[in-house]
Amino acid sequence: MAELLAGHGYRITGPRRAVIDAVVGRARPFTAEQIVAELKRVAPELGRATVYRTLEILASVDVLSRFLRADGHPAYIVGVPGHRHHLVCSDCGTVVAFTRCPVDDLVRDLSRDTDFAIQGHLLEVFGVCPECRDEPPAIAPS
Amino acid sequence: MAELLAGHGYRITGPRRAVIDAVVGRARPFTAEQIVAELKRVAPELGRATVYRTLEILASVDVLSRFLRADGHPAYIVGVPGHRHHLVCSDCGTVVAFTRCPVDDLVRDLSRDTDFAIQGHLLEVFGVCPECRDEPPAIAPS
DNA sequence: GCAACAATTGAGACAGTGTGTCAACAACAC
DNA sequence: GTGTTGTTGACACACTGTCTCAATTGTTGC
Repeated sequence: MAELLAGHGYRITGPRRAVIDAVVGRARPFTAEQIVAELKRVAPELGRATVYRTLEILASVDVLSRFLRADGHPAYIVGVPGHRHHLVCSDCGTVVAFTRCPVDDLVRDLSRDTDFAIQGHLLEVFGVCPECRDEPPAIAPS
Repeated sequence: MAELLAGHGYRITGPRRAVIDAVVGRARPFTAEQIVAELKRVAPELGRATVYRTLEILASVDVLSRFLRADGHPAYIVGVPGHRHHLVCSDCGTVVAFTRCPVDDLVRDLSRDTDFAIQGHLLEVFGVCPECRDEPPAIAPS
């Protein structure tokens, strides 16, 4: 991952390694602030801005991808570069990426009907994953 | 619009009227902060929290609908209740709502393939409207 | 019209998620 | 080892809200 940064002309620094270490191997999505909090424990001198900047860089080189959670807050997940969308579990945060994009046809039609020059779109699907669905809720419904 | 509020058991108050006045008749989307700024001029005593609360109430009774702009920030637009999506001009902010939702098929397939219990989705399309496209940019490209 | 009640308000503190600045530092090329 | 320049950490600031709480106001019943 570090080499990938170097390949893009970014320097390999201690703080960046720390962020990469904190991020690599995560299957679940995470927010920038989660990484900040975690690194505060192992490397208290590491600044908040550095974490934000590094995550941004990692996303820009497609090591991470950024997406919106159900509450509208941004989060990151390792991998899944390219044109993908996400199916996000509202309960545990598990993300399933999918490449099938049903918007293409729609975009063509919208473009024709409205004469807009379509630039992009945002599609996120929210639901509850099988694990969370099977688990009984912490507080039993009355 | 005020009667609609009353119909839902909300009181018709001065501040709420002011917010409704500021909002009604707008064809373009607006952010809560825009309304706050505008009302600051005509009714400086009106609080920020009140504007946020009132917009939220108006959205809850389907007088407004809330959506995300291209930059991820929330905005409101008058009307368009129900299941709609938005095509947003990244330049002037014009919104075109559309009801056609290509996600239904996808949701069914995703649900089958991933075993998620799909709850909802977020779809916004971004582009440049014909007016903005025809206008020469303020700073000529070099 | 008036009083009582409860909803609503305004002010301001606080939170989450970033961005911008700037002097000090450190990675890298030589 | 040195010089250059990208990077860092600290911190201020911005935006978009949410929350609290005493004061105010709309509404209802008389």
